[in-house]
Formats: sequence, C-alpha cells, structure tokens
Amino acid sequence: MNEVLKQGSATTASRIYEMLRQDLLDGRYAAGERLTIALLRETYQVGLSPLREALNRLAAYGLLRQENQRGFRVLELSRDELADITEMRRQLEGKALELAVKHGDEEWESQLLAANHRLSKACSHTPVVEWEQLHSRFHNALVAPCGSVWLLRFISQLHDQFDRYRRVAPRAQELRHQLDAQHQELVDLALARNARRARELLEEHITLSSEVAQKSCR
Amino acid sequence: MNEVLKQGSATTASRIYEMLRQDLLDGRYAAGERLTIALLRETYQVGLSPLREALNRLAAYGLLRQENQRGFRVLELSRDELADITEMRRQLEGKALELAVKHGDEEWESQLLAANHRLSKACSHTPVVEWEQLHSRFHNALVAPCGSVWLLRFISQLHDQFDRYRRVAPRAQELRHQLDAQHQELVDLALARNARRARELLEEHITLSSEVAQKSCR
DNA sequence: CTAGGCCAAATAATCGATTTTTACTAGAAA
DNA sequence: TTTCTAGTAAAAATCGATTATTTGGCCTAG
Repeated sequence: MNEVLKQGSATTASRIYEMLRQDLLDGRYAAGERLTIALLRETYQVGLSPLREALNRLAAYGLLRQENQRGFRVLELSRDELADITEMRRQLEGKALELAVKHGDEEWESQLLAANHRLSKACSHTPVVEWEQLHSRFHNALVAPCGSVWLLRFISQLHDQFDRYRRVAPRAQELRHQLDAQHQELVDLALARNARRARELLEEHITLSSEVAQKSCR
Repeated sequence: MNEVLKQGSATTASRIYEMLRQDLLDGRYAAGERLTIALLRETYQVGLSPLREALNRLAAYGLLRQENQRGFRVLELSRDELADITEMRRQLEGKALELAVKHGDEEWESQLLAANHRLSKACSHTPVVEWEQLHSRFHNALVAPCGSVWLLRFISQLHDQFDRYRRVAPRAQELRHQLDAQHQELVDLALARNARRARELLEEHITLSSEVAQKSCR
C-alpha cells in the first residue's frame, strides 16, 4: 500500500488507511472491539466515504474482520494464530533471507548496515513508535533483494500481523539487548554470505520474539 | 472473502466484489485497462459507494492497482510475475499438501474423492466458468487440512493471480487430459499418504500449467 | 416467570449531488 | 513545426442525506 502513497498526492482514504493501520498495530483498539463508523469519523475527523474505503482495504488486508450489515471488528488474538503466523514467518522470511544473501549486491550491504546502525542507535528514550518503524525497516532491508515481489508482500503482511501480538507484550530491557545482538549477528552473517547460518539465526530470532509475545497472549 | 458472503445477507458491495473478481479472473477486462467508475456503474447497475468499496477491496487483495486520484487499473501480465507466482505456488502448495497428507482425516479423503469425481466428470461441453470453479474446489480440497489459515489464504490469493494467466492461454484438449490424469494421480498419492511423491507431482503439475500459460504471455 | 414477538433507537449501507483533480485540446509564442 | 499555457471536459474523490438492517428493551401470551 506504500506505493499508493508515493505516487500522486495522497487521498483522504489513503491517509486514514495508514493512520488506522498504525493504530491497529499499536494496539490502540482492543482485540475483538467493534469499530463504530460514527466514532471513527469523530476520532479522525473525516467524512464517511473515505473512511469506509479505508476500512474495506484493511479488512481485505487482514487487519479487520468485516461482517455484512454488522460493520467492522478488530481481529481477536489467539495463541493458535500466533503459532501459525510465527511458523509462516519462519519459513517465508527464512527462504527470503537465503535468496537475499545470494542475490544482494553492495547497495544492499550498505542499506543493511545503515538500517542496523539506525536501529541500534535508538536507545531507551526513543519513542516506541519510532523504534518500531526502524525495526520494521531493518527486517525489510534484510530480505529486500530476494527477488520475489509476492514473497515480500506476504512477509510484510505477516509482519503487521505479528506486530499486533508483539506489541501487547511487556518490553523487557534484557530481551531487547538480546534481540539487538541478533540483529547485529544477522548483518555479519549476511555480509559474510553465510546463507545457511543466517537463515537459522533469523528463524531463532522470530521464535524468540514469538515466545515472549505468547506469554502475554490470553 | 467467502466468509463474508456466508454470514449475514450479502451487501451490494460484497456482491459486486465477487462479480468483479470473477470477471477479472475470466480476463473480461484487458490487462492494464483502466476501469472507469461511471462505466462500471452502468455495467453492474450499482451505486457509487458500494462499487468503490468493492474496488478498494480488490486493490488491497491484489487484483487491481490503485493510483491516488487516478482511479483503478487492471494489473498487467508479465512473464516475470508469472514466474514469481509459479514459484510461490510450488513452494506454498507443496508444503501445504505435505501437511495435508499428514493431518488429513477420512472426511478429507471423501471430500477429495468427491471433488476429483466432479471435476473429471465435467466434459468438454461443460461451461468454462463451471469447470474453473470445480478445478479451484479440487485444488482447495487437496490442501484444506494443512492446518494453517495463513498458508491457505496465501494459496488462494496466488491461485487467483495464476488464473489470470492461465485463462488467457488456449485450452488444448490434450493438455487437459494430461492435467486431469495428474489430478487423479494426486488423489491416489494423497490417499496412499505418500507425502513426498504427492508434493513432487503437485509441483510438476503447477509447472506444467505455468509453461503453457507462459507461451501466450506477451 | 419465561419465551417469543414487536417497536424504537442505533448503526450500517447506499444514494445522488458537489467538490477536487486530472486529462485533453486548442491556440499563442518561440 | 514545436512547445508552452489556458481553458474545458472528464473523471475521481468526498460530502451530507436517505434507506435498510440490526440491536436491545419492553410487552404480552403461554
């Protein structure tokens, strides 16, 4: 959906889409909560049509559930689904990283180093939203040159899903250090073109995140 | 999106969504064509709002491209993308079939036999649209008990994408027999719980379809 | 006292009109 | 002839009002 924003000036519908998406990932709406059109209109100060279009997009994307004649609901969180999302992430991102290590050029190496640098510089007093953005960018940079548009698309989608779970979990300092260390190690393995080990580590990385999230899920 | 139709009476937006989706898969609109709102309104005899909502869903789903302030376009067809979709299908459906063979119960076996029976009974004077539906149902039945909601979701999405390519290709009688034979063999291998061979054959099956489609692509 | 049905309020969905933006064309200047 | 620009037509996006559906409370019948 990012492409839509880049080309051409953003429409109201696109702006609301992005705002709602962010707020959904941030857990600003409770799982299972019903999103009332009238309330959303007030909250975001927008008209009916663009709001409904944004909601329709989000439902098709999988961040909302749409029931005919009954409006829109935030999706529930369940351990089963977290397990599903985690396993899918492991396989798709693992595969993508292998391909990226194979195909990535110097430009990729620089981007990756840059993304990791920015992420690790963000310290504890950086706003959460900003850190999350840097974190997403890093993981995106990691797999970007995998060569498959659809693979990247699915990975982003799963990332958004996963974030809903991750962000309900408490953020322990120690864990963050551990994850940061893994990020660094991932960069090292990627630059060393060690596809096998890089993939293994990424899968561990995902599993670790998932286990933490699972504890505070239901 | 099928769930939406089942629960609750269908809204106009949902009906248009399904109609448009079918027509897009059938290749009723040219690749790259611009879909004018006014024209679509006449064609489907619907109001503006539900139509726009359906278009927004289709764009989020990946069957349309949305450019801000410039409306909606049918996606282009390209060999590169077909290759991408094919490879993704091979991996995801292959994996799903392995899991389905492992987890599928007797109910699955019956469903699979039934789906294959209906498909093979559909002879050359069966309407194309109907055959396509049976074909989709068969492939869906094959992987249904894989245990992963997200895997199934991605597979369906890729299937829709793939169909756009497949349906522009001429339908040779000989090829159809060959594919039908593979369907039968897939059922046999599935019932024999031979996950390895079943997966291999499914991957061949996808590749074969893809090669035919590729010839009539650009 | 409960089950079922009816009515009113709330909410979602749709419509038609209006505003905004883009695409096209013709005419003027280089 | 080409290129730039103004004006116009076409199309997309948005708005406010209207219609249709659901929800929940209340009343009645059993």
